[in-house]
Amino acid sequence: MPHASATPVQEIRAFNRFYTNLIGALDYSRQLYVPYTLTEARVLYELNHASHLDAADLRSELSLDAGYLSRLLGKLEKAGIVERAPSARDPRRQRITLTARGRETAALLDERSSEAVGSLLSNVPSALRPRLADAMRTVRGILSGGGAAPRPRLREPGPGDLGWIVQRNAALYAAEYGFNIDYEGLVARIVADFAEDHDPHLERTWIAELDGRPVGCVMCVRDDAPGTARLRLLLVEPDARGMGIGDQLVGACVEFARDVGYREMTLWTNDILGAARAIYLRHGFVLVDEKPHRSFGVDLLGQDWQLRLGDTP
Amino acid sequence: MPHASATPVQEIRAFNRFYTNLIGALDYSRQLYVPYTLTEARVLYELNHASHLDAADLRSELSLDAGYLSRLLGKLEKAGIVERAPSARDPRRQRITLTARGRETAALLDERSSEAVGSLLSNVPSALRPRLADAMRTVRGILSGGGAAPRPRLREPGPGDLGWIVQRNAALYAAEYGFNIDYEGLVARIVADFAEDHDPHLERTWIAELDGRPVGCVMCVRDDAPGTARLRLLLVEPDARGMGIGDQLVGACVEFARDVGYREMTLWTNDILGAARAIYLRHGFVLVDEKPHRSFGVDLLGQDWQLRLGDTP
DNA sequence: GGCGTACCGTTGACTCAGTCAAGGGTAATT
DNA sequence: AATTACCCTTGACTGAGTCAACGGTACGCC
Repeated sequence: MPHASATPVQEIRAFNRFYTNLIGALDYSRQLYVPYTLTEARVLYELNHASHLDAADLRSELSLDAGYLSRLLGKLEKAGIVERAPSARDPRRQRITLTARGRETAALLDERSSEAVGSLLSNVPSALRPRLADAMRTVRGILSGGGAAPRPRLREPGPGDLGWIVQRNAALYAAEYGFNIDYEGLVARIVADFAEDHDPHLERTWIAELDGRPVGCVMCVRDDAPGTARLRLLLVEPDARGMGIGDQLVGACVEFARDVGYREMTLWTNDILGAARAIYLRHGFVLVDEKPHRSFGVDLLGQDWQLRLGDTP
Repeated sequence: MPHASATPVQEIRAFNRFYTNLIGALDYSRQLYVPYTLTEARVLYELNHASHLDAADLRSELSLDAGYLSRLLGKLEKAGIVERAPSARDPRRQRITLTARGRETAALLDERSSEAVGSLLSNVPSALRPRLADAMRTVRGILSGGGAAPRPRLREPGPGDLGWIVQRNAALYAAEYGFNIDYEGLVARIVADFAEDHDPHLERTWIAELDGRPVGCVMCVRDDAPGTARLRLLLVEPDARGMGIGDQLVGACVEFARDVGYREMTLWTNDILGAARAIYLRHGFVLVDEKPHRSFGVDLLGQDWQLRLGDTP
């Protein structure tokens, strides 16, 4: 039912409406919290997953009114679910602990909630469940501000990653520069050559991964000229740029080439790829040749770059 | 911050907690609805996006208490925001219409809400916004039960789709049957050949699309034998199986081959691909040869299938 | 035609989650 | 020592939402 064309704002608002309805239905239809209230359940959840907190923590965490929380805790205490004691460090504060009975009820509520979600999930074909969980993780990750800038890491390609290289190269350069299907063919050919026959000691591909998602790649293969390595297919996803991933990839590539004994590294690129040029420069490549050509349906200025590997051992 | 390892149920619950907090903060911090209530705002929204509804519709749509809604509408009527009139078709029902003034206030609330979402979004790097919207659409689409089973449609590949074919073939067959990188190379080679040089009148590729996402593919190319077409790379995503997409793809392929004058169609597959075999059988292919081989790191039983295209004109 | 059932909206009575403001106590800052 | 700021509590209140009873009309069935 959701339409494909919408601005992010519209999409988010539609999602909000949808989700308020859903949560309402989920909470209400089954009596999820009886004999407690939603807020009490939230408090119990927090307590159960942090063993002991100060009342002030609860207040700020769940953004509750101080008076409301005070009364609420009083009620829970009378029911034998929590215990209140002045904090050791600051007598103004109050340390809240779940009693054994409190942990029981928290577990009960937990289970009920899991059940409700489970029955919601039972209407979802099991093949779609991983996609659902994945999408939710994405939303949460993005909206909670990515939390502490995850580090990208490099790894060797797994099944499908070479295909990913083809897909992203083709899609991005088509979108950004209007490259046609010839480019996709070229990349597929390079990747096929690599997959079918490469010397793992002298040729290698790296995938840059961020949050478990591939966001970049580079390949190092033998060049026709003896003692020379060729860097190919450097790519970083637009939404992962500016994090030094390109540098990391080229760095790994150059280091590898030097380690395994290449004396020189070469690469071919086009002048329109400005960000890439900056990276090559930073790693010591020098422009040795430049000539115009028409490829992939557009007019381009091709460039050959070189890096001597012996110089800085 | 979200962890990668969690069951769908855990993931959904975490998401629910997260999103209730978020919505709470969003609604409350800015005074989104004053001088109306959340429920009134929801009612106004519904009315504004459907021009006129019966009260009963509102009740079921937003799952409101009848008495509550009645009073609520009374208040809105007194404020000159809605008009109530008995429905023409059924005097029991009540038709609710927004007045001009009502449309104004609805627009105002709308704008405020958009603003709030916009300011939320301003904390999200713009490169991530499309991904966010996308993930939300996915969640909504999956949870709302796909609403009226969207029809898959076939189209020609766009930029990146050939790469997608490589990626999914490699990833799926690696996961399901343990195929190694040789298979990815083979697919990349096939795709490269197609991209670099194919006769659009005699060779074609189809992508099956569902909800704007590619979920399947097939390719028709010329075979070495004269007058013969070869079907290759048939694939349907696991979560889109059982919807007849494979049939649709093979059907398109066969029809195309027949239309452009091939007299025969052939294909090579392996016996472990049971679902595919059923599809080929349904389209009239017959098994003409079978021989064991070792490829892609596993022992397989290869099969040649054929279909005469002249028979059923 | 008439009866029972079911849905429509209205109204009264109520509950109870959540808010606001005032106040007493201690910590931190000066 | 005084000011400020935070902690919790308590009283008083609001108002969103619920429940039950009721009069009215449609619809199915004999």
